[in-house]
Amino acid sequence: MSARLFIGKVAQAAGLSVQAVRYYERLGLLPPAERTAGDYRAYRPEAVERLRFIRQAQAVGFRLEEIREILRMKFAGQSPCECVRTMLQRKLEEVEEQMAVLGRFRKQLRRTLQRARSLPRLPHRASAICPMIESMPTVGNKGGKKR
Amino acid sequence: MSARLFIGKVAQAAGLSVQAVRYYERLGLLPPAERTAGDYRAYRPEAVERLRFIRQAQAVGFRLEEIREILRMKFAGQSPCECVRTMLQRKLEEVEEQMAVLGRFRKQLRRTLQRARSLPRLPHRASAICPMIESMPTVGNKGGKKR
DNA sequence: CTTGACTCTATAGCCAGCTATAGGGTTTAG
DNA sequence: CTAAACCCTATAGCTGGCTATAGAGTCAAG
Repeated sequence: MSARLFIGKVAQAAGLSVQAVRYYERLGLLPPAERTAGDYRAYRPEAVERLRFIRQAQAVGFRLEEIREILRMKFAGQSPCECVRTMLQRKLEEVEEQMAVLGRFRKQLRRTLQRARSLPRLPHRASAICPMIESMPTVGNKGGKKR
Repeated sequence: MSARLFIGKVAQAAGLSVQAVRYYERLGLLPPAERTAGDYRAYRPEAVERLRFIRQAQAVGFRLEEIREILRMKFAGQSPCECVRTMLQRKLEEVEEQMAVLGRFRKQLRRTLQRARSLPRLPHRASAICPMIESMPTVGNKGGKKR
């Protein structure tokens, strides 16, 4: 009656690899699964929900550690929504900061390319390796970490 | 007469760590340095220029492997500028793609937070872990890799 | 000649989120 | 009962750009 699924099934149903599921368990994102006599993990169908939740949360920008926190709160008491809201707020700020950095970077790139077009053969200073790069001001991207 | 610098000095002058300089040498960003009798690396002052160039190129978004290519071209023949322009162009496209992804993500975050404000106690479906997250559509961020 | 600051190589570790492999054991349809 | 398909643990590796450590040797001032 209580249909149990082996790891391959839950992984497939959630769109993950088997190793990823085991990895999540190790990290504490999933409770340790029940086991068969032969030590196979036997999941209830709800596990798929949980894995999908993890995927979804990841897709909207949470790191696994943050997701673990959300899940821990959920199962340690009340709705994690209040805290999630705070996290989403913070995430929004991060995204805006990142966009600002990228915007400055884009501006520099455009300007540099523009200059390159108008001066196809920029005279080389003897010491220069590549004037195009050397003439680019450094954009503060230390708090943004592109790529 | 020919003032040589040990690695600590060039690193400091370029604003890098000693290990980073050795690392660049290993990767082929710097030619193998001359050595003293005691096997110390002995650099000409120009090495500092080169390290600064590497830093600058990094700061404008090139990866070390790309920088190595630029330097290789430089020393294998002519000006690498033409190729650099192509790379900058590609970099610009990457940045724009990333900004587009982030923009979509930001929109979703804002919408979700807005909904959370207007419905402070969104009723919990029994199966839901966090309705706020579960109600967020997945933003396609596979080709952007935030953070 | 001593001493302290510096350098050398080689190796391991960090971040995140996995993937890949080796060498075994289990389950289940036919 | 067999054989394919699945699963187990443990370990190593990947990405990129480093940092940290160990154990040994070198340089330069006094």
